[in-house]
Amino acid sequence: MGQGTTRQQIVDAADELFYRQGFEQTSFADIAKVVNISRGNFYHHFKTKDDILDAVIQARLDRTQHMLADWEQEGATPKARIKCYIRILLTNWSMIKDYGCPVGTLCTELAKLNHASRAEANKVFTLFRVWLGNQFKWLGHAQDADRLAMQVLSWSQGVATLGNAFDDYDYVKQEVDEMCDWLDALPVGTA
Amino acid sequence: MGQGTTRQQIVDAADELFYRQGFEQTSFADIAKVVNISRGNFYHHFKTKDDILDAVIQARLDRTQHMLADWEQEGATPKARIKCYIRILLTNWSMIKDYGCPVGTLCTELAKLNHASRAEANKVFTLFRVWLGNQFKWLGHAQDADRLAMQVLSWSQGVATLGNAFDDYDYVKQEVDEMCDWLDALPVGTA
DNA sequence: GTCTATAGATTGATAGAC
DNA sequence: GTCTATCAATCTATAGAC
Repeated sequence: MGQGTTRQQIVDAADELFYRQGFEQTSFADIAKVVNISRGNFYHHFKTKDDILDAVIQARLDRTQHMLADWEQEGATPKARIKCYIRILLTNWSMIKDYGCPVGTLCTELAKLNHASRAEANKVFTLFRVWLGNQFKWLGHAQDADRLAMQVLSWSQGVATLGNAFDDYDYVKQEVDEMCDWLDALPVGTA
Repeated sequence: MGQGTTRQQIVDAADELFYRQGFEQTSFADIAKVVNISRGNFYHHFKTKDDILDAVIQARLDRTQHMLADWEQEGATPKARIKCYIRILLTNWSMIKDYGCPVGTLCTELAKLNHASRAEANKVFTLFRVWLGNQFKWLGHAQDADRLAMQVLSWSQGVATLGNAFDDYDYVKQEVDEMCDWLDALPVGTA
């Protein structure tokens, strides 16, 4: 039941539960049940629940950076790499349909709570934004790079939200195809 | 402090608090403080907290229908009416920047909770979807009406989510302009 | 229709034994 | 490093006086 140090198991369990149930809705009892420790044992590893949240956000930042680095290797061209991002809507569909986008939903929840870690959670968005922007720069869209990055980000956010609400895989598939078509049609400049 | 019957005051206060804090994060004590009644008095008007949620959703459905009917009068052409929808991103920006889109964020929260009223909350999305679809039909896009409606819906959802996360009014304004340009460029068929 | 009082459960967090 | 026991606060909900 779980691997790594107890601390790591707590972070892993919290990571998934915060995604599936939301941060506030996840109690120490919920996490303790997964990790199979007592509630009191938490406080040897973390001072407060907010500290667990910070550790979860850090884990997500690290994981995202590794994923972006992988895509950097995986895709031969900037367009191929951007499609790696677009495709996560399909790759993670089984989770998205029930729990939405893990990045967007946490940012939204922390915004409503006006939580101190809101800015830290937003950094996951920034990682994608900067990475996508770099791809568009390499495509020769130095001027519009950030605008195009935000366009891809918001497109996928909107599709995730509506795909989740209407539980409609066909719609998501269709939008992913349309995003890829839009990307293919995007002119490739010369710096 | 507030108007209408006590029941109506409860619904109004809950409506706003559910939006600003989320449904689960809002307690009877929070609502009672706004309406200025005791916690015990709630149960004369509602059996459970879920019943308050249902009343709030109904109120939002009613309000949305009235707003759509107003836009029907306000806009001379289908394109002008669709722009009424697009513009709410700017009209409600002061709220969206802090609390996100009231429709999308409730649907997302209820999805995570797997709440019984999830389908009912989604109907607000459906109201916009059908109304937008009708506008596109009247524009001569009978074949693509629903797809175009979903495109406008998801576009605005994405912009609301990212505008909220990055707290960036200029970005939202720019996207609204771009949505209007896209709409203006859309060919007007002849049924 | 509104109140006080309270039940019963759960929450985040602490203290101290082992 | 993990446990049990416990605290104080809060939660939804109920009972019953006025």
